[in-house]
Amino acid sequence: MARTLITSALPYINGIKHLGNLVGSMLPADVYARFMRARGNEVMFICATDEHGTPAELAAIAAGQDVATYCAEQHEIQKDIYKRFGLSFDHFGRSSSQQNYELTQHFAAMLNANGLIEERTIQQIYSIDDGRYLPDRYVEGTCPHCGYERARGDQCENCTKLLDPTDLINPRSAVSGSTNLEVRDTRHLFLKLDNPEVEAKIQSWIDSKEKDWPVLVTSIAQKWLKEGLRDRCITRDLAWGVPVGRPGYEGKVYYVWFDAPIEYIAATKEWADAAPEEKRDWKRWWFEADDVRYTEFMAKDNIPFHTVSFPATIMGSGEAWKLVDYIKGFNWLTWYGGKFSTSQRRGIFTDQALAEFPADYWRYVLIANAPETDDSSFTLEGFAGQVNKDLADVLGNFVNRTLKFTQSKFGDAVPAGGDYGPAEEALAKALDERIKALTENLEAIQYRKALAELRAIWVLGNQYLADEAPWTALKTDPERAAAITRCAFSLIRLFAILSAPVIPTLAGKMLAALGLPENQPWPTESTGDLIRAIPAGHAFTLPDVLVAKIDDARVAELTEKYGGKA
RNA sequence: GGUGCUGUAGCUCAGUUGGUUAGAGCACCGCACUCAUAAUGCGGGGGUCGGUGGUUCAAGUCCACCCAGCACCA
Repeated sequence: MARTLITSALPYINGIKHLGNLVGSMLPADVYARFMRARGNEVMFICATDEHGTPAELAAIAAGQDVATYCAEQHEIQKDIYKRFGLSFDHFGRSSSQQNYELTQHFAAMLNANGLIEERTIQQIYSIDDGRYLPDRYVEGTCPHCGYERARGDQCENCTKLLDPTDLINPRSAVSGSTNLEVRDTRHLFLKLDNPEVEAKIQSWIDSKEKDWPVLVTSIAQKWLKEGLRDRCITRDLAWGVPVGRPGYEGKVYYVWFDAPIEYIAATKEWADAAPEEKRDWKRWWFEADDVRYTEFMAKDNIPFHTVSFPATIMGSGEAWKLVDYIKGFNWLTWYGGKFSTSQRRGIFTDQALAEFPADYWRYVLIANAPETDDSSFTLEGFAGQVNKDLADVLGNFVNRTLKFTQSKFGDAVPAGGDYGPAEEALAKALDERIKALTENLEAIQYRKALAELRAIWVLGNQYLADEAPWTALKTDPERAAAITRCAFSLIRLFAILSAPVIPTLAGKMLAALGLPENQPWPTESTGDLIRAIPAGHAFTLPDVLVAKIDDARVAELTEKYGGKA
């Protein structure tokens, strides 16, 4: 039994995420985790909230809370939403955990011991009234190039010129508006990436992945390498974070981008510590774990950190920590071709989505249109169309017609009598090919293709019923009608198993109608046996409508509510 | 300004290392069926593959330039 380690990029603590964040890492990671578990692999699926950094501190201030309380609350809110989306994390941790403090400090100590950390003095803007240092983007002022009065310290969004905070005319704090600012010298730690040895290591590692990782991932990594790595400042003048803990660094913490990926490991330790009586071994997933296959899921903005910075940390430790084996990167999901925008009320957030429709509707449509090769457009019309056609008409109605027909003609149990013939043989053969393709696409994490196969498999069920027409056979050959019905029941079970990674709740309902438990193993036996899985006499119940359709009026209402096109 | 990605039927997208009449789903039209959430099945119409110019016996598929959109970087 192979061991599979899966991590999803960590959602930032600051606010509820929208559908684009969900489909960019957590949801596809979940589909993969569920698939791998069904195949009998031992799976460790890890995610967490990314809690450190200035945005969290400022959001806490805006909410009138201290940052620790704010983060604790927001963590619970996000955790609950993901649970309701059916995300099957083995552990959903927090980057502010004690475990992460310890591991982050451990990695920093190892990097330091290996000569990869350097102290430097840099200049930072300090806001006397706010009592804090201000990162570049939190200093505002007038742009020296275009005169725009609300230019940020890192860039003027009016003329797009890049700036230094010291370039701004009449600089002020974006936090309080205070103009009582001064430039101070402050000491910081830098991770030495601009170093031939480190670069060569990363380069050859990326080169070795060139042929099997997605182009999106390797091209971004290669671009960074080509431009030459730069030393990165890994500490900040903030109170909220992992303390640097060396003399002269009181009140300083590690930069959020240094500690966040380490939380993948730390969250696994959190998982172990959560159940001491079970004596869980977190380290076997991460240390000297050559038999583990580790896959990371993330959107494209996270790729540089996972292909360069974090691997440099791992490699630089000189210890046998696990490096990623495969990175699945995603492009952006767009809202009618544009950006999701909170301020302009365009797009749907994860909590709103769940208030409107069951999680599986979103899971299906999002995965079927996952932005794998390019940015992908989400529209309410497309969403409703796919739910209605694929989930309601093709899958839901197949289950419904089979169960209703059987109940009205044969009663509450699967009928006996009759035999399978050429039609079932042909069906089994067609299923064989489709299941093989589906399995291969899921293994390769090619979701658009996988879902096209899944849908084609559902269609085979309807084709079979239309061709064999048990309602007609019933009049002349009731035994044959019984055999066709039995086969259809086995198809319901099979469809549920094959669909479960994507739509676990619907799959569970289908299995429940047949009195079967959830979490059935992925099929390995021949399809000939699969279509005989439900024997005569097997009891069943008729569930409510599996998938309710979304009518045009509802689409119009949602368009109004969430800001569709125009 | 630099770099990268993208531009294929009304819509959303597939198109292996260049090779028979360019594919799928939706939408549309027609037919069949009636077990079913008017659901399903079958068939059909529809594209000079962003533009121009090259390489080649042969290009959506390689090269150059141009146009458009998006992203990242300086």
